[in-house]
Amino acid sequence: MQENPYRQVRLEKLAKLKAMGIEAWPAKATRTHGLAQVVTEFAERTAEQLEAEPVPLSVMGRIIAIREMGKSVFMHLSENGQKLQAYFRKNDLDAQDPQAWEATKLLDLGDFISVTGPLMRTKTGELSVRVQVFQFLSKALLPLPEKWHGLQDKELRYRQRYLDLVSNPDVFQTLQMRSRIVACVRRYMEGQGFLEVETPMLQPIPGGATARPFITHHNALDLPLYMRIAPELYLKRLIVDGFDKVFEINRNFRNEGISQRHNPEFTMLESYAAGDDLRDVMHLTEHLFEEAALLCGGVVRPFGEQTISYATPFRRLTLKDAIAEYGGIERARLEVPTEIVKLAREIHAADIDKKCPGLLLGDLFEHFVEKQLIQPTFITDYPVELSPLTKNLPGDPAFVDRFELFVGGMELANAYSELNDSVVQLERFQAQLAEREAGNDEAMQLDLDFVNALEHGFPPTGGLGIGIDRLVMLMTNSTSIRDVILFPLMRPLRASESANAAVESEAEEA
RNA sequence: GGUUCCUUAGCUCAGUUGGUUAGAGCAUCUGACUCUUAAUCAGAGGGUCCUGGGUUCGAGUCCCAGAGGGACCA
Repeated sequence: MQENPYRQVRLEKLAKLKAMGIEAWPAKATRTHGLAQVVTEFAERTAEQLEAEPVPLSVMGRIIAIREMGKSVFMHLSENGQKLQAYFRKNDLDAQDPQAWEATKLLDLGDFISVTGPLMRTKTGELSVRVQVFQFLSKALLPLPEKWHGLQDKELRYRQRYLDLVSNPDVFQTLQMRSRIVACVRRYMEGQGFLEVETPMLQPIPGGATARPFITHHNALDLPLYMRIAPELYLKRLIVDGFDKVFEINRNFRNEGISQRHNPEFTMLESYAAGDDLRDVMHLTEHLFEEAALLCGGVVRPFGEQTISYATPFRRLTLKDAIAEYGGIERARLEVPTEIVKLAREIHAADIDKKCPGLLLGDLFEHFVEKQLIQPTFITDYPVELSPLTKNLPGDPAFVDRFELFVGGMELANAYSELNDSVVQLERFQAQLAEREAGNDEAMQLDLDFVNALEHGFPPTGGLGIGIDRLVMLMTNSTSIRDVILFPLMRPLRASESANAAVESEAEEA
């Protein structure tokens, strides 16, 4: 590490602490209360009440502000996004320990300490701990980012999230809210009678979605394995097994580009309910969104420049109707394959000659509609070519009983009346296989064991997938997925690569 | 993948048409101050101007290449 003057100064302070016999990194903190607990529990207590009925306590926190006033010092301690003031007075400290006042000079921004003493209110009314004794918990050797502007550089914020979270309270709030939303979703699903399960992330055949997987390898079995792109085929096997309602909230991995809406690993909720069809899943989905919005403060939420209402029911629109409406296209043209090709040429869709009309409808939808669906909208009636795992619409072999939910111009959810006819499923897989051979490496692979499972009987089932990261983006008004992921993927810096290489070569020598 | 913008002190940012020794605030250090709130006051130190080439008497600034990142588009 490069020698940094801040670090030098703090190492010298550390040496002084040692000389005074003070442990800079003790094993356990003295504390009776959490900092946030103190802030809320004693919020109403007046200065007089605190004087008449003293509340002695110990709290720990990181020092985020120091204001020195000669023989007294004010500091703000922070924990869990909350802050509390500590008031150090030379006389108070001297009464307990003659060297304590000297030790306060060795405190720096960023240090963790615990303070012990009675609660008080300052003359401006701020709740504070009047410190009698304090304990070093961790001496910070490096300085915190700027106290007023925080850490602004997006690259540094994502690379060094610990600094981002320390110096930007809104980031802390957002990421804390993410955890609350996930907990809320979990509660909601359990309340609807779903059982949470965990299915393999390492899969010999990556299935359940059209996407490129990450490839890995199991040494002992000498077996190529894939990080899952979806849990779908395993969760459906559970329905065959006799579970009636299951869900999973966990990571999927897709080997694709990174954007404001895409991270290579992302969190999905998937659920399957035996006996249900797409109408039931819509109902489940819109109420889940409403529930999450209520948790975050109300059914009407801001998102960027927009205001989005999650009041149920959400709008329902077929794929073709949506293209006609938002593209200003005569509805009848979408029933004629040659007209669809003509429209696809107008928007310069890729590989038109290789695509069937169903796939081109998908292109038209992306071009004309997707970005404009700001208010929650269920798009239904998808072409079968886009949906190999979905049941056909009654009497229509070309379209399937599927919806995708769009909010804020993004795809948020995807749901099917699941295909439970094993014969048709095998045909669909074979069609995908042909696509693969034609060079589409995102087309699905054949999972014969899955087909075999279906052949043992698979009841009608409503299946759902919700992108949790995007849900959190909407609920916390974050326009980049990276703002709702604690540690988004970043390309490693060259310097750190060579540092790692050095460490590895040392390890090899040893 | 395409277009475009950004990278200057630990952090947040200035930096004129290419011109002497690259500035400010916060932070740090020294001193003053026993109820402060971005505390205040006085002083000091701190730079691989992202990297590598080039143009020029002279480059943080102009040109080329590269790295990382942001935004928009696909």
